Amino acid sequence: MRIERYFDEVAKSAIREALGVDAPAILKPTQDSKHGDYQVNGAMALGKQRKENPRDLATKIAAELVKHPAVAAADVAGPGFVNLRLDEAWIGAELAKNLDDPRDGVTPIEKAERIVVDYSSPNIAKQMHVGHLRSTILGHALVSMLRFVGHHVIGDNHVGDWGTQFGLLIAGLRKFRGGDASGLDIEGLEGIYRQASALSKDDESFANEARAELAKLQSGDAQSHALWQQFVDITRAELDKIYARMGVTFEEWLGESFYDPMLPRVIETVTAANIAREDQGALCIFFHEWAETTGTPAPGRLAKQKEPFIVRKKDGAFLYSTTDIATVMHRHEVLHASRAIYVVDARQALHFEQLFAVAARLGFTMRLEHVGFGTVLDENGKPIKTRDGKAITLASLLDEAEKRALDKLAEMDVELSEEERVRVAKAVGVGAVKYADLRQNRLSDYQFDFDKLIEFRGNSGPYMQYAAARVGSIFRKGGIDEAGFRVPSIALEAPEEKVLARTLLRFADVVHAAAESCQPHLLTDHLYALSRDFSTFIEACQVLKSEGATRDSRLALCALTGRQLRRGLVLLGIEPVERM
RNA sequence: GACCCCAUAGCUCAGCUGGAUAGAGCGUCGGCCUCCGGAGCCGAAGGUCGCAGGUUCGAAUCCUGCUGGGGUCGCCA
Repeated sequence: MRIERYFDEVAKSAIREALGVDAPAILKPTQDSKHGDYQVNGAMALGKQRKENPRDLATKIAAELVKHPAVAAADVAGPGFVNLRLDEAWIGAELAKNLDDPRDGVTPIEKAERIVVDYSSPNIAKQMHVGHLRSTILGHALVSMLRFVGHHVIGDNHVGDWGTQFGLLIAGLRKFRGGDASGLDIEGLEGIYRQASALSKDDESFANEARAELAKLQSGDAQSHALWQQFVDITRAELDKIYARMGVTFEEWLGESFYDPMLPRVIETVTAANIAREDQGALCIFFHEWAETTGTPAPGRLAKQKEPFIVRKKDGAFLYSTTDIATVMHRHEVLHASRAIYVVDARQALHFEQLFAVAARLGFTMRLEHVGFGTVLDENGKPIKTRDGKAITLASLLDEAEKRALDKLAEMDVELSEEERVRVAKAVGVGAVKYADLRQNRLSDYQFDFDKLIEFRGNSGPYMQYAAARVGSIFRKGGIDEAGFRVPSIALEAPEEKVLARTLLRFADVVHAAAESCQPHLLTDHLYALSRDFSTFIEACQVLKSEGATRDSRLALCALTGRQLRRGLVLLGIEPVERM
């Protein structure tokens, strides 16, 4: 059950009973446990509104609240806070229910939406690099969280498989390899692109060849298309390897090329809607003129935006703006999505504001969200690069993470076979990279530091995996079936038990909040609090050596902790391990 | 030039639609291995929340201005 949401309702009806009005309860978890578990702050706002003493109102609300069986105490404090303390037996019973719940207490959302999550989006003929890291990790975590809370989610890899680079690639392939792509791998493709790109800068005839090749490809020439297909296949093979290592999957791979046939229609639609006009040969949408053409000003800051949103270049070619409009059309009309989430670098915020404004104007009534994220920086706060200034490939980054995890595991004296150790090292290494990214507010730039990442202490992926493994270890040691463990209720006696229980109680609220706000760090925060509270608990309270109801209750707390940790890790795209 | 984002402990970062004494990790200092996994636990020190105003019962949070840093803005994506 979503406890916070539930008590917010409880408090709201208490206000209605006590004061005869419908007013927001403003219920929040208290920051300090000496103020109880939750505080109801609505009385203060109400007091001002009705010009009455907020403490008097709070007293009436408290008198009503205390009648609820889950509420052990409701006290008025300060200027008009109502502090709620939950009943221990109620908490214990509520948690015990979750032991038998395959969803770990996370009730599904009432109104499921059809959501497209657009993430990762690598380019053809290029290796994935750190620039793709956050989109891939975040996007995948969002997909699993949104799906778990009950939405119908379509993960879509909007691959960069169309555009000017293919003219260069095909021309380059002809020039340097006689048009033969056999035996090429991704690095070979990158090499050709680099050479071709360099050559085109000072060889005008070659640049013309490249343009001609692009024109041929885009006009549907069969031979060009076959070459293009080979580039796509070579890249795809490489991408599949990386995604397999990262445990990332997609429902759709609708790249830019997929939308190419729709582009003329985009132009027609935009023109028909009377929001575009030609300027200097290009077809442009000017937002600062919107009031004149549409009757209403452009939303937000766009009203002042003098630079155009260009949908067709002066040479007649289309741009990513055009493709992106087509993408919205397809998601709306064919995929029937009511919502689309773009997991893309925050620097593209303006582009998405423009795109969304256009989409709304064209009548695509779906919720469009840009879930932006900051740049990956090195230890010195500069955008991360290799020594020679190139982008670090994702493959090399994962190699390093796994290697460091393996070294670390070798130091520990956990009985693992060689084979197991390698497998665990992969889960721990990749998990560390993912967790380090997800634990941070996605909008801040993210300082990537291998030494910290692999430290494996504190708020890190490995620590979470470690805590989960310890839970399993307790059940193994006691010869108890963890998955099948059930108790009718949980008795909370020791202070460490009470603290842990309250953290466990928050899970459903946290998962929903993280999913709805697209902020996985809310979930990592919870997992970290949970593993800390768990460590404190097992340090203070003997589990296996205790007896009777106490032992059962403690085992139940362990089982719940294990489930939330594993569930949380899986939702984040991190693989839990049995031993490490 | 316009617009956007950021500024919180030595470092890296949380701080939800305004709520009580601003929180973590790392680092520092001091404790805890006859005890279910020490990748751990307990405790301590450490902050004029960039600056100045304003809004109000109450501001790190909202508004305005300023300073400092980053970013974006016609034919790349």
